Amino acid sequence: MPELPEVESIRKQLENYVVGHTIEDVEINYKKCFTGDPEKVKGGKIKKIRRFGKALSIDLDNNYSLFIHIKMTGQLIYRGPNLKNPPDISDKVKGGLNGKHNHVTFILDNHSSHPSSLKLRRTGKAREGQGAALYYIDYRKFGWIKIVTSDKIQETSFVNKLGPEPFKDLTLDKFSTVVQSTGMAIKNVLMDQSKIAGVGNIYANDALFLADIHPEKRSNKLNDAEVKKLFESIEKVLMKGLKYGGASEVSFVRPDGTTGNYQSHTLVYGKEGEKCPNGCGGEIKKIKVGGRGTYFCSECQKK
DNA sequence: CTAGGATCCTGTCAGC
DNA sequence: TGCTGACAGGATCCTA
Repeated sequence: MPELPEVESIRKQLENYVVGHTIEDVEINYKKCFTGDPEKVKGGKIKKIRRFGKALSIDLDNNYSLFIHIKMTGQLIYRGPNLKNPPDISDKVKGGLNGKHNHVTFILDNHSSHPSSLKLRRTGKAREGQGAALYYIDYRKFGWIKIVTSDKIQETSFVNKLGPEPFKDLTLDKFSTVVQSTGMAIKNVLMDQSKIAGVGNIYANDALFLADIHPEKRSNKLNDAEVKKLFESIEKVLMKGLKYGGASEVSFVRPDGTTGNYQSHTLVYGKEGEKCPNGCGGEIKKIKVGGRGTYFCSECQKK
């Protein structure tokens, strides 16, 4: 599901495609996912894209931001003149760009004055020379978009509660403190956004496998060597995720419509019944930890 | 403090 | 073939 690497790859593409555009109009088809007055972002020019854990903010030049969490099936897709030959996304975007799962469309400024361009955008055919738009699509409707004041994002309840984030402020020392502070199952600690930001199910499974730690091992029972190894493993799997542009597990696509590739490189995630990649001869098992599907090698990962 | 369940939602898939 | 029910899952909230 979209975790740090997936959301970061979306962030990078948005930097590339939508920064510099002005939001001309906002079409909301599903009100429940949208909080705030859309009038406040109309006329705003996009200047920066930030990421907070698994959430994104699209910052405008009028001190308003679109604060977005795509949860597991949300998609942000760009169509416009600076994207040549977008790939076919019909199998990834259920119902198409303007189908029943399109909840919000941000009409961007390119060539917008041309009368034909509005029609083209409405039919999902915005492309080179015919207008630009950013589509928000989410067939499970868990994701959300909120309009917030740019300099108050830190104070939102979401960002407020986020723990330190790998590659940012999560040092080995901080990680060690977090891990030692609770007796929860270690996998649940990794996935708890208030303890560590950005890690979700796929990378938690793979990091624990790489560190040879059982997902249900009590967090505060890890020794120093295990803590260090796990810390390094988290960075390794996240790096790998970033390198492959994320994992297109269910419906993850990047704004240009391309998919990530980490799903072909997972270590244990989604591999129930397969042989352990360590070559130990064991088989990958699937259990539930904290209500979430959990994959591990019972030979390599002991409690 | 921790565990577990319910909630939100819909496509997918197993079972009959 | 067609229906029904279970399931998945990020974050949050509630109860035990």
